Amino acid sequence: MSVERYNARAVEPKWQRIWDERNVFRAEDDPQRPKYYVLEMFPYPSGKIHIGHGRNYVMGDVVARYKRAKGFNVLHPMGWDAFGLPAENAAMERKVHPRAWTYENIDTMRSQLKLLGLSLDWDRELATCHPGYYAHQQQLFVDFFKQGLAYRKESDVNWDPVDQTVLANEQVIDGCGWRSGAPVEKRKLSQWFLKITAFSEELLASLETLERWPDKVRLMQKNWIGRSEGLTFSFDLEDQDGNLIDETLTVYTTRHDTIFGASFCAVSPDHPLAVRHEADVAGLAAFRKDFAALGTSEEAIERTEKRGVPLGLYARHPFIDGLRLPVYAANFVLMGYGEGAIFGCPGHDQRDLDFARKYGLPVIPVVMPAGGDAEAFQIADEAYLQKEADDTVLINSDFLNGMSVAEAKQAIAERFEATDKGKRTVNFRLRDWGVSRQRYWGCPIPMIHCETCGTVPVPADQLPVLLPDDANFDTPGNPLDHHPTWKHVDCPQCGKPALRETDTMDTFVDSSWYFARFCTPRADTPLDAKIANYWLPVDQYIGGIEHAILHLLYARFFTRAMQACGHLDLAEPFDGLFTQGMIVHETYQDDDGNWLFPHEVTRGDDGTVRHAGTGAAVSVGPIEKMSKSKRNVVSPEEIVDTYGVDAARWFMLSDTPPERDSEWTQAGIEGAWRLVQRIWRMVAEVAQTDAGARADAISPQALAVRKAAHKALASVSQDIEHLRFNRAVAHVYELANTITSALQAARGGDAPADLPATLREAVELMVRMSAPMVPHLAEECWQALGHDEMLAASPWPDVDPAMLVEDTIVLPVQVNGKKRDELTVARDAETQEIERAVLALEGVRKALGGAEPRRIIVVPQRIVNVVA
RNA sequence: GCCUCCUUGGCGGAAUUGGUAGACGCACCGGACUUAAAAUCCGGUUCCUUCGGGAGUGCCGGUUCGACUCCGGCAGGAGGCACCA
Repeated sequence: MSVERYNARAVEPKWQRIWDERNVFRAEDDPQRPKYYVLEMFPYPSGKIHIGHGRNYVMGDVVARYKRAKGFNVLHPMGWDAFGLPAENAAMERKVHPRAWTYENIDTMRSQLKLLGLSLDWDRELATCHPGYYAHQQQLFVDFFKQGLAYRKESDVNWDPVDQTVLANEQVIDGCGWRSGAPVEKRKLSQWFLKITAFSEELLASLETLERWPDKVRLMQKNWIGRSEGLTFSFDLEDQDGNLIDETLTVYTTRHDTIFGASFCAVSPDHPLAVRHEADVAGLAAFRKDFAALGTSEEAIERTEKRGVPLGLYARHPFIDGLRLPVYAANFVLMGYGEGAIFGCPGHDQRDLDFARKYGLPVIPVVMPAGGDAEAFQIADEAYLQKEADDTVLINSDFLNGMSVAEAKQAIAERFEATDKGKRTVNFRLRDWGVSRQRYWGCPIPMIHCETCGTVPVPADQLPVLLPDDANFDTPGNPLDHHPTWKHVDCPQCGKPALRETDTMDTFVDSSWYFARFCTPRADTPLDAKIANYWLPVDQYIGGIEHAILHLLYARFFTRAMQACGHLDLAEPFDGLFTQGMIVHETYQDDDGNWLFPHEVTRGDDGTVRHAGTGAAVSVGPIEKMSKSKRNVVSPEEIVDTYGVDAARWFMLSDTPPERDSEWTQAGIEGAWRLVQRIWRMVAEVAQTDAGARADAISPQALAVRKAAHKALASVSQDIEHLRFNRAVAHVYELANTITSALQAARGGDAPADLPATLREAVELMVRMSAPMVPHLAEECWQALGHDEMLAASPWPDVDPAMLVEDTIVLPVQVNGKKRDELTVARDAETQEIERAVLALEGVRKALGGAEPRRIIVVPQRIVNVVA
């Protein structure tokens, strides 16, 4: 029997057209139906996609198609994270307008995505750079401003003195601007902030409720928020001569138990005390200038030696009469955390120890391991950091002596609180979110600065604040600021000439609420609470681990902020989160070091890799994330042309667990293509065979096939529910293998009469359970099997639970933990019966060698272990 | 430096969460079909072995009738955070 090959090139566009025409993937806002919202992190339209970009969309698509079949009203939309710096760079380099560049990319990428056969509701498509989107973002910003969740303050920025622009931390390389190469300066600038810290406690606490998030992501967010419990208290200050002065020094500490080990105090160079005394302390001005030049990059901070300048002030120790602690301005104290001031306890903090050694300050140990000798306990080069209650004891600490660290903290806190000189406080590492960007291609911040009225939001009826088309990208700096007219407006309150805010928003703002906008993408308010409350939260969100902290935290914040403004009633936007791995590929370089595309090389039978055109030797480099720069990319067009998109989808889902990186290989895509052909052949064979009537009295062979089909269906369903696509794929293969063998038997002639009908049933189940993964193939097969309805709009088949249980089972039998035999028994066999039968087994008798068993452990339906 | 995770055949990986280690796929080897090749189908493939067996999930130890799975230590790798007081 010969079967025509499955022709993906013809079949796939056909079904895509049919799905499209019948609007099967359009999501209706129908609060009566149970909903399921599947979302993949929307792409930045950078140009073209490669096949590596497809993985998370395919995963989401499998879930969407499965949930649709399970009867859910599925929302599965797509959009574009379309503002951002690359568009502006393109404008500068190629003289194209950022808008033109962006929309052209969107068009390209949309048609590429459509090749993948995704079950998307394209009617809800949105782009964040479209005024229909960012108008509402501006409205949200104004709402936040009115709620006190958006505010302006001075803050440090990385300033590129050549390009006259603010740089993001990632744009600072070795302390220099990435474009200009000029040393970056730390500068104070008025910037807009969103008050994420208003929700620090909530954002931390409700991480616990996000049970369908990876632990790893929750932990990363927890560390990022960085809650710590400590004590804030004030020192009285005296001058050189011991006179009390009219200033106090407030510090924050988590180690108040070590107060008796304090030997100095330190403030940030930016601390008001240091600023105030800049003029009258020798060397302080120069020290502060050095500090400002340091930049904000991590390496700069890490490499820097701990240094300080004494301010000529002394803090009075709160519990030791007459003890004066010198106060320094020190470069390792951050103004942005706690009070910007600390007391230094060199015995129990490494930075303090380094500092004390450098400046010859006393090092007094006040905590030591429990049971140690207090006299002999010394601190050398390493501070003693242990603070677990059971292992430690306080020494050299007056009324704290003998206490554990926890007890001492308690005692100190109570003393301070009794006299109102200090109180227990909670601090967070999390800072407010600076959203100001001095760029053109972003959402304009809808604010107006008026000399009389101050900062005034743009009234709702004047939104959106549109970007001007005629910006100039040739001069450095912010094009909006340079624009001759754009920023000049009348104050909406007093009508006098005023200035528009020329900052645009961080693009992370755009992506902080798009998932909510998808519920009502054309509404004339940012959200429609009723509909948003129906669709949200997103039931399954899928994206890269690189967004584990910022994007996901900002979106969580935004949802709370939108809730506070009455736009929806929801605190957590993403019920389930999945972080998928990347697609990686070998890299190739020729002798001159030029990167080669995979399609430019061929691999010989001996494994050597050569240039496909010239035959020159090619060196194979490491397997890396697909990227344009290393050219290790495969285009979706070439794969779809050669193998069809179902083969590509199947391959992306096979083998590697979805959260891990997966290597794209020629052999892999060919293997997937073979499976597609194999299913098609099976379907063709079954479709051509007269199945005959379905027999009720089913033969053992047919029963085995039916059981295999239902077991596979049960497994595949569970695997898709849990996003274990690699296992779902394996279970389909397993069933395919069973069917292949049975087909062979059926061809033999002496097969039971009910086998063909059962085989047809099994093949149909196989097709249906594969449909979410290889949807075009499944539709074509389903039609070939004589069905009229579309699988894309058909319910998921039911598992027959009776097919999942076996009447007799095979128990492995161990002797002393080693498998020696097997026992076939009824599923519900009595333990005693099993024990007796086991001892009669030859493998067991041999292994025992005549010895008496001491014990027999029977784990029902699992295993038997005979202990001799 | 701190925190987290990972380590199973030639390769990707599976193992019902303490119960037959290696499902399924790739690659490779053999066979069938073919004049031949491709395609397809069938069989084999953890290692050692004196063919009886023995060893085996990074390494060392522990708990258990039984450990890839739990506990302690070590090694290697990946990721996150990083003067956060």
